[in-house]
Amino acid sequence: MRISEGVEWGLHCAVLLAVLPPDAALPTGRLAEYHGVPAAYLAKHLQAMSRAGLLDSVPGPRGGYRLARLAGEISVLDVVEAVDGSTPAFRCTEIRRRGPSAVAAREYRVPCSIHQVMDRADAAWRFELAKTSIADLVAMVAQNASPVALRKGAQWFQEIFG
Amino acid sequence: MRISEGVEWGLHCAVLLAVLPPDAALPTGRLAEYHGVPAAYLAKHLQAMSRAGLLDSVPGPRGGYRLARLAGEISVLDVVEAVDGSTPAFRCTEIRRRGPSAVAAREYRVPCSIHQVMDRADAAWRFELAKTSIADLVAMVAQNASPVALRKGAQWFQEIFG
DNA sequence: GTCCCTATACTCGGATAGCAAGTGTCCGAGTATAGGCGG
DNA sequence: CCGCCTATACTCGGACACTTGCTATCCGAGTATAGGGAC
Repeated sequence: MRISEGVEWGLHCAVLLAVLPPDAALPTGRLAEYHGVPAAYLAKHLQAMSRAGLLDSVPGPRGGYRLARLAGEISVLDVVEAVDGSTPAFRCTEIRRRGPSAVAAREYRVPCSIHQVMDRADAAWRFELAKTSIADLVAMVAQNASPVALRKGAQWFQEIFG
Repeated sequence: MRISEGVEWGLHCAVLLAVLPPDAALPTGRLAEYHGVPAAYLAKHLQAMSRAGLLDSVPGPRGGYRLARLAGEISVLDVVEAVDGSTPAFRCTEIRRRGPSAVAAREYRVPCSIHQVMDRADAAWRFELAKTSIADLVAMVAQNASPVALRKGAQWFQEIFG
């Protein structure tokens, strides 16, 4: 099992967009430059987040992406599902219905026991991710990150927006 | 994100092996026949479970696999990690250390905030899976499954072990 | 000086190759069994 | 009749192709801007 690398990028971008000046936008190239990742590929994930309604896209010069909602109204789970898809990690293929112990379809009223357990774990995972918002992440970064790094980030913003 | 299909097979096999007569073993071919899956590929996953110490393999005629521990002492998580690997689903590539806001390595004392959140969710997922044992699954199946299917399963056993 | 128009340059968006990992399969090494042989 | 030996057949174990999906990249459609010209 493995989570797409784009999820990490999407979350970092969301955090950066959350501290943007109001009504400002940041294009793909800038976001890629800040995070040191290939712009062409990052674009793919930003488009996915835009399609999911997490980001608003602004075309033309001075355009780019910005958060579509308040940072407190976007959960980590939202980003994960936008980039990585929302299909559950475990998919029951109903193998209990095959082989010598198979019976008529109407006999299978309750879901497969294994399916139930996996779904419960999946729900716990999603619940944890839904608890944290992008605003929470911003607060965590502000508290945990090195002051030097924060100042360098602020300086980078200054150079762009003047 | 996606869990290997072999995990489902491994869990179903573990449940079947849990209701085996003591000191009996079931070969790959029989397990594949019962679940209606290709034997050659199932073998791969059974080997992984054997390597992980969950199954004991018995070579030669009348050989096969059997549980290496009591069914109550094997968790669903054990099987998942044996088949699918135990590396966390999310892997932080430390992109915060790249780009214009990068600072000296010693400045990064605490883990990346995003990494923390993802790890917390991963732990919740693993915790849920660790709570349930193969014995629990057996109990769930015994209670939920159709009586007809259970009888057909018992009959299948009868034909093999006489 | 002000307004309008046009050309420009920059943005997103989707369609297109490359690669790693999961999926599926095969054959060889090793062993308990069953049958035959000798005592 | 009993014990031993040998050949057999069945098992696991790891090495070898194939397919799906993630990774990476490019070029085209659309738009706000900036500059120039007319009034």
